[in-house]
Amino acid sequence: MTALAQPETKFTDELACAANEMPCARERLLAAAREVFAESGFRGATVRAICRRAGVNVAAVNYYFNSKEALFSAALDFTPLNRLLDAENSPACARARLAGFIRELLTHLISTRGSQKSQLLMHELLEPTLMLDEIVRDVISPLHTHVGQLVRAIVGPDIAPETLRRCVFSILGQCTFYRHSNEVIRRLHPEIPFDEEEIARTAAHIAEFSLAGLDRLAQPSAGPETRKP
Amino acid sequence: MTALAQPETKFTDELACAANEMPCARERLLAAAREVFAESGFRGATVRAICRRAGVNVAAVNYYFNSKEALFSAALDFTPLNRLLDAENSPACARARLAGFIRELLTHLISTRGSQKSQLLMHELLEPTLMLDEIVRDVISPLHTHVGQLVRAIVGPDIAPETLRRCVFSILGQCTFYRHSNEVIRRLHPEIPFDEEEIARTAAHIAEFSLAGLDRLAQPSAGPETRKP
DNA sequence: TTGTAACTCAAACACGTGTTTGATACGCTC
DNA sequence: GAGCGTATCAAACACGTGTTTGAGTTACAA
Repeated sequence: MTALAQPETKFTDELACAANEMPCARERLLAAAREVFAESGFRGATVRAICRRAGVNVAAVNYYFNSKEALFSAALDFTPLNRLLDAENSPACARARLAGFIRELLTHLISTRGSQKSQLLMHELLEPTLMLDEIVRDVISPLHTHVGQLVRAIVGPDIAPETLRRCVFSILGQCTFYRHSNEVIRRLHPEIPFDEEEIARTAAHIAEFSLAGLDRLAQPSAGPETRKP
Repeated sequence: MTALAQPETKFTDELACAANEMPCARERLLAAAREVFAESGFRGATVRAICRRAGVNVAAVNYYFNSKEALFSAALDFTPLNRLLDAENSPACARARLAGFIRELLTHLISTRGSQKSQLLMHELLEPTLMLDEIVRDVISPLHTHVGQLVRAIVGPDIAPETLRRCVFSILGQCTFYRHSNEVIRRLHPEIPFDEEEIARTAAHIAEFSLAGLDRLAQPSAGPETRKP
């Protein structure tokens, strides 16, 4: 009833809160929400689990955000992954830039830090909320566009749009496989360490594998369906 | 209390049930469970939703299966995807067999029929239950082994195990991308029809793209990192 | 007809969920 | 100190969950 007027007058300035030594309840709530939502998705996450991790009372969620859904929206910070995109100013050639992008993306997908976002994305892929549209628009779409530009720079401007799109999917699919099928890989090959060196080797393989595919598309040779050994 | 002794004496012979014109409650329950579990995963699925779709009372689940979890186990029929593997007797060469496999897998992943299993697998990848170990052992592992044999037949027996493994991941990753990122693709490219012809074209692209990668691995040329345009 | 077993059902149970409430403590101005 | 807004809390609320119960119905044999 009277809940609508509450949150506006409470803590509009987050800097005043962050100035304290220990983060205030609202900030701890946001941090905990990011963790729990990434682990369990929107439906699977419970406000009690979030509040327990934040060390606040259950009522704090509705006190600061009015609802679990509003907390979900407020907790997401889907700023574009600029670190993956700012290679445009890089002087390297397109082939090297693609290899670097693959390595950065793979690191982001596998590392425990960046995996928080991609973990949440996986939940959204299975049970989309309204948030998915925003994620696709602000994060995923720039990624696809960037890879598409790299592919076009490598194979030439005459590539058909469908072919370009499929090449982007092929490259991104190889990378995202290591996150989506992570539980499968760990069961099939428990010996893989997935440390920094393994990630680098894997990224190098994906880059080499993909550049070979792009090179074959670049040369207008005979169709592959009729190829015989 | 007395529930343990019940289900053994009830309906051990499913054929007697299937002989009727309309499937009995137990069979309808299993069919509905397969649908709802695939849509929502184990946690997201509710016994009331399953029973509503099956047209039976809520008590039927515990009457026939003792628990929601037992219904989950009974509903899963993860027989190996033999249709994807029986190409071993096929006389075609390894390259053509790989292309055929990719097309079959892609059809299975995208088609609404086969997607029931892969949809459930996606839920298991996010929130693994004990069922995932069984799925990996009986379904996923044979798939990886089969692709590994095809890759080895194409690039030769001298390929390093890590390289072989990464090639398998690259091929499967390109295919599974169309399922895992289905919601992203539909938002980025709503114009794609994904009918039979589109699937065939996509499969042909993945096969060509992958064969180019395998061919480059087969020829022990210079490393790709030092390549310049 | 009677008895027995399999089956079905509405209702209830115990518990977890998001949300609300009323009270209490803190920090501030007057 | 009085007054007031902010913040925190335990407790309760309404509802959805898996599960159980006890009565009712059906089918078939004695």
